[in-house]
Amino acid sequence: MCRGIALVVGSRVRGIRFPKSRLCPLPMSPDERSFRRRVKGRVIVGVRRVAKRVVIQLDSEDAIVFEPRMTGRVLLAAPPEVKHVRAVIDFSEPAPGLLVFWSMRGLSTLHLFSPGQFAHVLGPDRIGPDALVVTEAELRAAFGKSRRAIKPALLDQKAVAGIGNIYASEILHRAKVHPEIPCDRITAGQWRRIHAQTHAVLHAAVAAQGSTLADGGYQTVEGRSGQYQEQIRVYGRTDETCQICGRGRIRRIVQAQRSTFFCPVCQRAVRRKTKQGGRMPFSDMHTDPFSSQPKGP
DNA sequence: CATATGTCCTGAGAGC
DNA sequence: TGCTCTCAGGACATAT
Repeated sequence: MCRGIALVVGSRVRGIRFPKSRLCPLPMSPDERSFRRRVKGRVIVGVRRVAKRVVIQLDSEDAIVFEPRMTGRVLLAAPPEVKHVRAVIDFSEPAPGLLVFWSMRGLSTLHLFSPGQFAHVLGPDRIGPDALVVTEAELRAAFGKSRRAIKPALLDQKAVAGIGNIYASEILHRAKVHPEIPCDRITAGQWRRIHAQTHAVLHAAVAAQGSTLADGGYQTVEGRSGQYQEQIRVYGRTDETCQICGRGRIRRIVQAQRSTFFCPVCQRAVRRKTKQGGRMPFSDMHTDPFSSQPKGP
């Protein structure tokens, strides 16, 4: 998303407007009048992502911070529905254009932060290391002693920033770790896999320009759907046969009010005892004879 | 302090 | 067909 709007760097903000709507106002600060006064005439000197926020840095040191959450979008294209447009920046110099902040539900937020406010909300003491670059040691330091289940823990932005609900399930499935295992009972080998798959899943999702599910939620800056949903193995696939082992049926459970999807075969709750030469390791399970069972209607 | 739960919002889809 | 009900999820506030 940020890469898509990077081309506005160097542009001068001519103004920002907040279309009137019967829908709820977006949570935002400061008030519209102050917002307009502080951004008008400023030059955009940078666009970057911090955790799940889009940060548009102005030459005044103020920063426009947008949290899209589930249904928010930043668009350089025409918005899908005008009634959900929350704010529009028009910029000029060198190339004129519009930057549209769109949000179907009122869950997104829009703020203009001074450096002090920014640090208070997005400083390193408020959010953890970014998931795209977190090291295995940082991952273990953030979670290793926690008694929480690993899946809701992965969503804790103060521990590690950037993992959302879809990707938490996908990471654990690929890492072959059960979502309900308490962090303090996760082995070194499991941490190594969780770390590797955190990077693999998130980098692949970025490369595929995100996930656009059946609800049509996320779209790129140009208004196109993402492609990562084609690589999703467990999220939303309740009762489907696992693509990896060909045997387990994907289960949906609820943890911390959020859906979790996993394969009970690939992601066993307890590591099996290896008595008498050991059982089949996970990586061999796709050789199971049940792998050709038909998928339910 | 560490976890857990409640809240915000709208549209899609199910069920009747 | 048209209504009501449920569900989806990030971050934060509040509760345990």
